[in-house]
Amino acid sequence: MSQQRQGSTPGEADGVPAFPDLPEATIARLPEYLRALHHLAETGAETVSSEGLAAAAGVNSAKLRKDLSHLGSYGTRGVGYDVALLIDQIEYILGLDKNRAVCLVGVGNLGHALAGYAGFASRGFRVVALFDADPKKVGERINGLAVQHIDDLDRVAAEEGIAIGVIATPPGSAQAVADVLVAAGVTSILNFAPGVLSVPPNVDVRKVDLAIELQILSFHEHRKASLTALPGGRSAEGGNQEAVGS
Amino acid sequence: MSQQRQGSTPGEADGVPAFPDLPEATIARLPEYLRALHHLAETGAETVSSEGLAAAAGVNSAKLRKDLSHLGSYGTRGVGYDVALLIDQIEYILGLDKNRAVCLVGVGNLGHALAGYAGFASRGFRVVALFDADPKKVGERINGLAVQHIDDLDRVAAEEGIAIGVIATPPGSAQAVADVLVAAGVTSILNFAPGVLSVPPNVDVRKVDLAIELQILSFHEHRKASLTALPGGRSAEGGNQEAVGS
DNA sequence: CGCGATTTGTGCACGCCTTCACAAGCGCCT
DNA sequence: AGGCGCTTGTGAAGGCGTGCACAAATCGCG
Repeated sequence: MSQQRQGSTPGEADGVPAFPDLPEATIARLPEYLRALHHLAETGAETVSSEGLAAAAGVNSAKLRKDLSHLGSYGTRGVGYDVALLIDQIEYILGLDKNRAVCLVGVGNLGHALAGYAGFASRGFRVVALFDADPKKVGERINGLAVQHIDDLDRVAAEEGIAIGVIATPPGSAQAVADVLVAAGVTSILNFAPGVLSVPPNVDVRKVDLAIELQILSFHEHRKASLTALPGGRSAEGGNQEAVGS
Repeated sequence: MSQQRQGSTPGEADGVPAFPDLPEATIARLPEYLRALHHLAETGAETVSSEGLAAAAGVNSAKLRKDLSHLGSYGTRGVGYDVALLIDQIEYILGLDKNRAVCLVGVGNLGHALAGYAGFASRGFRVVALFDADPKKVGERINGLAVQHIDDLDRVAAEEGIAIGVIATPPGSAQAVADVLVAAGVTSILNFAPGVLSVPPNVDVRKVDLAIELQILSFHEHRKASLTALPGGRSAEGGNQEAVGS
């Protein structure tokens, strides 16, 4: 099974993708593996063991092997995984070979930062359009990109083939923006505004709430303080270093 | 400061905190409940049913009831939950009644935005110090707060009683910053830099990687595209609207 | 050519989380 | 006072994810 090292992009010949039914937990870890692999590739490594890659990604090696086994065996027993091959494989699975177009709505405090965030471009995403509802912001150039009015979103999204939208507006506007995005054909939304978005079932929403992350940390602070106040205060074995993704 | 536990707030009357051993999954949802409750309180509601609150928070009502049952029964059968009481209870559990001091390291693109993010202050966190390693940035005022050099972190953290740190530096500096934070007594870190941080076991780390969120969405885009290409193209039952905390 | 060292891939068991379904409790109305 | 409808709290079942432990596979070396 491992012999079929098809040099071409690890896809399928014809129209049958036979898309692997990956567990969500695995999907959430693939980007982390990918980052670690890129780092390894830069250092010149050609192969990695599951142990090595697991350490670089901050996970258990058994978990890593099981994750990778889900997307087809691309390792060699006794040797490890081919770094370049695995990168191609994961990037294909994640659909990063498409250089996906992303639009961002809401050029406020956070939106500004996101528009200039280098981490997007370096990992296969192009921010191709910025929108805002405030006429005073329309025309402003950020990182070489002009802010457009949200009324133009529908047209621009069609022109550029945008399928992913990022919402960085105040909470009150988020649902309205989501509706506009959905109407424009966007099927994946990354939402930075607090609150729950209501969208059709075929649209995926991921939410990042910065305050929630702090609140979770606050809980652990509270817990640790309670424990150390107690006589039997163990030094907090609780799971630290947990990634945030699902 | 004042890590002393006080049993006066909603907690039990006697001296034993008996800190509820909440499941991680529950903890991650409490902030969302809290936000929904605040919203309800603003609209004047005095009580909520589990059904209503669950809808507002975007979860299953059974899950919400079980979550709330873990922190002691504060509902009334046949009526629902007292909004104000529940807010107090959750804020106590999360330790938000302490108005926790937070410091932020790395005043770049993202750090700038985080320093000005209103959502922190409005939810019980005070950003009391900003740090950067770049001397050119030291002294710059953001939102009325002056950027200090990271060499002063140790002293300032002690003075202000900072237990939570936010890392918004480039990836290459993240580990070094984490070491400084830990040495200064910080026990909770929110890390926005890609990569794995290595910290002592008593320090909690949560990671937010914006690019990873997009990559996960990209996967679902890829999957949806593959499915629609298939004859039996189901209309994506996949879990949408999933919060990122988990 | 065979053997040992090494590493992957996976069967299995365990624990956590989710979800259903329902008994217990509460208030209101008659 | 009693009954009725509504809502919470929870026992139980099922599913998912994790981690262990080991068989299978591969390479290098004598």
